Parts: sequence; C-alpha cells; structure tokens
Amino acid sequence: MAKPKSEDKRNAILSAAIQIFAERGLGAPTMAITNAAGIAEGSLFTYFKTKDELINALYCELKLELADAMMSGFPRKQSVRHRLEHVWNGYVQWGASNRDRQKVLKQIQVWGGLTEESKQAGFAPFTEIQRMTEDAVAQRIYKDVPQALIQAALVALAEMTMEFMAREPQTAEMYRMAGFEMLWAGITRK
Amino acid sequence: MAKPKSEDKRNAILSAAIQIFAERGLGAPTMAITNAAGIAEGSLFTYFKTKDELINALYCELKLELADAMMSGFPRKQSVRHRLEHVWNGYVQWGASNRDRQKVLKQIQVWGGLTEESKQAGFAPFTEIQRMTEDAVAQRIYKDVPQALIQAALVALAEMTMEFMAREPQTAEMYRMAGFEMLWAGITRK
Amino acid sequence: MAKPKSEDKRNAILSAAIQIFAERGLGAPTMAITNAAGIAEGSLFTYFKTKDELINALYCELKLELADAMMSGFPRKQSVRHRLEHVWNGYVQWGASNRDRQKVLKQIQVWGGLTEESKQAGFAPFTEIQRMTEDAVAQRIYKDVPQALIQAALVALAEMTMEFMAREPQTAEMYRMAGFEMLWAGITRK
Amino acid sequence: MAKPKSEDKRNAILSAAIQIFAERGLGAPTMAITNAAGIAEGSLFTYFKTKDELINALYCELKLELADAMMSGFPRKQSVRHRLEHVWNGYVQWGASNRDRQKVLKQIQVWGGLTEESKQAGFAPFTEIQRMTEDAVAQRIYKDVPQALIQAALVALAEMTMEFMAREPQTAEMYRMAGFEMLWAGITRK
DNA sequence: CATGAATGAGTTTTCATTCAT
DNA sequence: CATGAATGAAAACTCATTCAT
Repeated sequence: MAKPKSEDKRNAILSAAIQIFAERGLGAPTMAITNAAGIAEGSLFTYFKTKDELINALYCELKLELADAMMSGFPRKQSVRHRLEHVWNGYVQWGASNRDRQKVLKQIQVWGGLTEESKQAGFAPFTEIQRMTEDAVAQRIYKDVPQALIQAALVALAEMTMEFMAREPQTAEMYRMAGFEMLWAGITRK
Repeated sequence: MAKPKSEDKRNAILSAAIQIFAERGLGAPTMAITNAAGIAEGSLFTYFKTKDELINALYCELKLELADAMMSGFPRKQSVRHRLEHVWNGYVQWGASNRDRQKVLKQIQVWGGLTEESKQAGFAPFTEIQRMTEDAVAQRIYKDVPQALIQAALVALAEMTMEFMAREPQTAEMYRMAGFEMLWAGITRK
Repeated sequence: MAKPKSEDKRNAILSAAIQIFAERGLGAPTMAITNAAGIAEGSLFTYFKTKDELINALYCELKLELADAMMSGFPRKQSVRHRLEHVWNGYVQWGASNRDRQKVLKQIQVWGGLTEESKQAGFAPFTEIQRMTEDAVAQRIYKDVPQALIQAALVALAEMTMEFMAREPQTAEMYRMAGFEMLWAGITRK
Repeated sequence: MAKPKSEDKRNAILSAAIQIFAERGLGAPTMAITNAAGIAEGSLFTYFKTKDELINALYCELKLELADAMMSGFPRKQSVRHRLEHVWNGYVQWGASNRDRQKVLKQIQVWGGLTEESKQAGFAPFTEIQRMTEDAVAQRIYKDVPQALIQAALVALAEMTMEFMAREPQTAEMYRMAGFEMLWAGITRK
C-alpha cells in the first residue's frame, strides 16, 4: 500500500507548485515548478499524470489543510457564537499567514478544470461547519435567510479580512475582530 | 479616408473577448476571440496592438460600465442609507445580469498585466462612492473601523450576493435585500 | 506618354526605401517605407506591383546613378591611367558620400530576387568602362590576366576604399589616392 | 544523465543553417533549418535559445574555422612574403571550396544582431595575422599606408579571388596566384 | 524510477497585398 | 488615384508530454 514514489518528492512538487502558481498564475509552465522543486522536468509526470491532475490534487490538499486549520480544536460544546468565532479565526489566520496557499486556492476555484470528484473531496471536510450552521438556524440565532447565503458571507468576509491582516500584520488582531463583528452583526437577528 | 476604424468592430472584439475570456480564462487564444467576433486573426491587432492592450482596454471599459450602473441616478441628497442602497443595487444588479462581464473583470483584477494607467483610469469613476463613505464616517453612522474595510466589505458581500441572484433569478429580489441588510447591519453602529 | 502616376511620389518611395533598407535591411516592412515617404501603406503598390519589383527598380536606379557618377566628364581622349583614375574617383566619391545608397546596392546584389532583366539593365551603363579596360589590355598596359579579374579588383578595392573615406572624411583624399595606387600597381605590368 | 545534448545534433543544425542561409538568406525560417537537419521545429531551441543566438554561434564557428584554415602550418620563421602568401592561400582556398560558409559569413558580418562578445570571439584568432602585418610594416616592406588599409585590401582581393576560383575550378590555381601578385604589388614599395 | 532531450501543436504577432470607400 | 482597414499565411518561440538512456 505504501506508495513506491517518494512522498517527499510529491510534497516538494506541491509546495513548488503553490509558490509558482501564486507568483505567476495557473498558466505557469510546469518547468518552473520542477525547477523550484529541484527535480527533472519529466519527473513531475511520474507523480501527476497531467498538469490538470496536479492542480486537482493541489486543490484537495489545500482544502484539507484549510479545513484542518478551521476545525482543529473545534469547541463542539460551546455557544454558536464561540463555535463560529473559532471557525472564523482558523480560516482568517490560515489565510493571512499562508497568502500563497490562499491565493492559489482561489485561482483554482475559478479555474475551469476541476473534476466533480475533486469538488466533492474538497467539500467533504466542511460538513461539520455546515452542521453547525444548521444548528444555529434551528436555534433561530441567525437571520431568516438561506443558509447558503450565510456561509457565503462567512467566506466572502473572511477572504476580505485576511487580506487586510496580511497587509498590515501589526493590526491583524484588530481586523480579525472587526471582521468577525461585521459577520456576526450581519447574520444574526437584531 | 478609406475604411475608418469602425467603432462597431472594436466593440465586437470587446464583446467577443468578454464571452471567450469568461468561458476559457484570459489565457484563451486570440484566435478564439477573432472567430467569435467574425473577423480575421490579424484584424484584432488593428484595434489593439497586443493582447495585453486588449485586456487593459477591456478592464477600463468594464469599470466604466460598472461605475455607470452604480452611479446613474445617484440620490446625492438623500440619506446615507439610501445612497448606499442605491450603489448596492446598481452593483449587484449589473453583476447579476452580466455574469460574463463580472467574471472577466474579476479575472483581470488578479491578472498580472494591468498598467498603472489602466488602474487609475479604472478607479477614477469611483471617487464619488469613496466620498460618500467618507461622509458617512464623518456622520458617525458607520462603525469605527477603517474605511477601506467597509468598502471591501461592500465589494465582498456584493459579489457574493450577485452570484446568488444570478443562480436563482426568481428570488433575486430577496437576495438583493438580504445581502444589503447584512451589509448595513455589519457596518453601522448598533 | 507622361505617366499619370506622379513621378514625384515614385521618387519619394525610392528615396524612403533607400533610407529604410540601409538602416534595417531589405527585410524591412513596406510600411516603414511608406511612412518615411509620407504616403499611405497601400499606395506603394500603385507604383510597384510588389516589394520585389520595388527592389528591382531600386537596383536599376542606383546602378544608373552610379554609372553616371563614374562616367560623367569621362576623359575619353586621355591616357589609360587618367581614364581609370577618373572612373576610380567617381566610384569612390559616390560611394563615400552616399553610404546609404552604396550599402543598399550591395545588399541587393547578394539578395536572391533580382530578375535577369534587372541584372542586364544594371550592367548596361558600364559597357564603356569595359571598353576602356579592353583598350588597356590591347595596349599591354595591364597584366596578362583576365579582364574580369581586373574589373573585379577595381570594384573590390574601391568598395574597401570608400568605406575608409566615409569613416575618416578628413583623410578621405589620402585614402582615395592610396587606394588607387594599390589598384594601379596591382594590375599594371612592372 | 538521460539523453545528453548531442554535439552531433548541434553540428547538424549548424550545417543545415549554413546551407539554408546560403540559399535563402538569414531571413530564412527556422523551420527550413530544422527540416534540413532532420529534427523537430522545437528542437532547434534546445540547442540555441533564439535564432539570433544561433546566428551568433554560427559566426564564431565559421570565424574559427577560417582562422584555422589560414593559420594551420603558418611558417612563422619565413619571409614576410611567404607568410603572407600562406595566409592568402589558406583564406582563398577555404573560401573557394566552402562557398556556402563564406557566403553566410559575409551575410552575418553585415547583419545587425552580432553581439559584442561574438565580434570579439570572432576576431581573437586573427591576432597573429595582425602581428605579421605589423612586423612587415616595421620592416618597411609595405607601403607607407595605414595597416588597416592593407588588411582590408587583403580581404577585399581575397574575397574577389575566391569567387573566380570557385566559378572556374580548373583555373583556380592561376587565379590564386594572380590574385596574390596583385595584392603583393599593390601593398609593397616599388 | 529519474532524467532531460525531443517533439510538434499551439500562441502571439507581423506583414505583403487587396479592396471597399 | 489615394487611403488604410482587412486579410491570413507565415514566423519565432513555448510548453505539456513522451521516451530513450
């Protein structure tokens, strides 16, 4: 079961891809990636059959990492506000301290080549968050508005916030809080 | 004066570019654009010296159009809330009913080839909105938070909202209002 | 008989072509020429059906001009040395004070598109020089060597000499004489 | 080390380039060269980053070859006349039996894209000839004329001579001698 | 498995020439 | 005739992918 192809090299490729894609867009040549990864041009294709496959794999990887950042230490038993803030913090901090990863993730999301499979795999780790929202809606804490809208607002405001945090690291904390207050005020009943 | 460089053809190219770029990204071949515009491969370069210039021109065009959609009929004399809602409606409706244009505009914004000139030209028509925000801040209507954050929240929530509106046109109205309520609640003092 | 197409414009094109071809080689775009000539892109083709035809015409024009420079005031009655020196001076001075023309002429000579017709037309005005050489050979003044070689030596040394003259105009006179002495010593019997 | 960049293929490209450039000028498409070399269009660019680089490399190669032809077996100890004749013979024979190479070399010399580096590299192997000329001038064998003029005369007459030799191979020997006598008579004191 | 040379379709751009105005 | 927009066949160069070593 252990893959014969070195896991190290695979990771080196993914890391290099993040850096290169962040700098030059998904259109960057695979050669730029292999150079950055310190391997031969052709070796990339031992680990990923095509460039598209690499991008799909990268998407799954990043989504997983993000979910981990958001959910690790999730206070399952605490109030909706606490739980939401935990998720918010995880998201926003991951995005602020991993600009490249976040940038690439966004690029892949608007790219045209994601497979249905990848989309589902990428969504899977977020079901818990979904459940939390449903819970909150049931408690009539959130406004009477489609859940999907609330989740989308979370994402939209978080992405905005993390950019401010990254741009001005010394006031990051303020932005994190201000952003969350906006979200909370926006989605809860008066 | 022989055949004058027809404004029609220029527009046909820009239109075709919007469609093609929306479908296939900015990396789409210029030939796809000329085909869609019903002209010869080389003719594109009569109107735009390079592909980059085409994209820059497209950016300016779209920004202008968007500004127009947001500002036309701007109720200069009414309350901040009314003025903000007017801007919101213009933005969100333009984006919802021009998905391609909005998509392409977003792509260009993260593209690497915008000239400083284009950036400025694209920003120019939005100064009035800026002024309105400043005004509201002065009136202590908005939260005590950097203006830039408020503007960014407007953009982030609007982009999110317009997607919902486009996806479910029959409930577009509801999304438009819900989105605006979120924004208003999020950025004003309690 | 008077050509309807303005002779002026035709000459403007030829002049512009000389300048442009000298600067950028025969591969220069016709548009560069029409720009320099102050006419429309398409107008060139009213005067010359194709670019090749333009180059052929230019060749004939330059050869004629050169022949004129060499033969005007030709001292038909004087010694071979005097006559040869006259030709030498004409050639070398024309070439030194018309670098562009000379450069273009050389380029056309190694170009692949000269028609047989042009070659003959270009050669025609030089028959008199030929006759002079034959005369000198008959007088056993020149070495016992094929005439063609002598003529070629004249050309070779003259082209070399005119370059020195153009590069150092203040010592042009010295080069002109030194060059001629070389030629004379090289081709006459001891 | 996978397939090492074969020296053979590099040479095949240079050879093909010589043939094609001689036939069709430096403007010939790279595809003509790759076809002649029996390789894929793109492969040329594995060996030479750009067409310009190929031409520069070709220049250096040809200059080196020519220098070799002129200097191999150079009779360092013999009279100026012998040494000069040796150089003459080498030049003229190389040029006569390598028309393509000689033609291409001349084309490159009037081309606009030679780098300073290539010019220097191309000149390097000819310093010995330079020294010989200086030596002869010191011995007051040559006329009292700038050295550069003498060297230029050598080149001019040699290029002329080799063309005759190539055109009439059966009398090549005669031309070689006649040419040299012209040069010698032309540049030495009476 | 790793390597990197080889491939050739695809990309942007140029340019001689035509032709509608 | 003059004009210059329109054309589309090249041209140089790139790059994902293959495959011999």
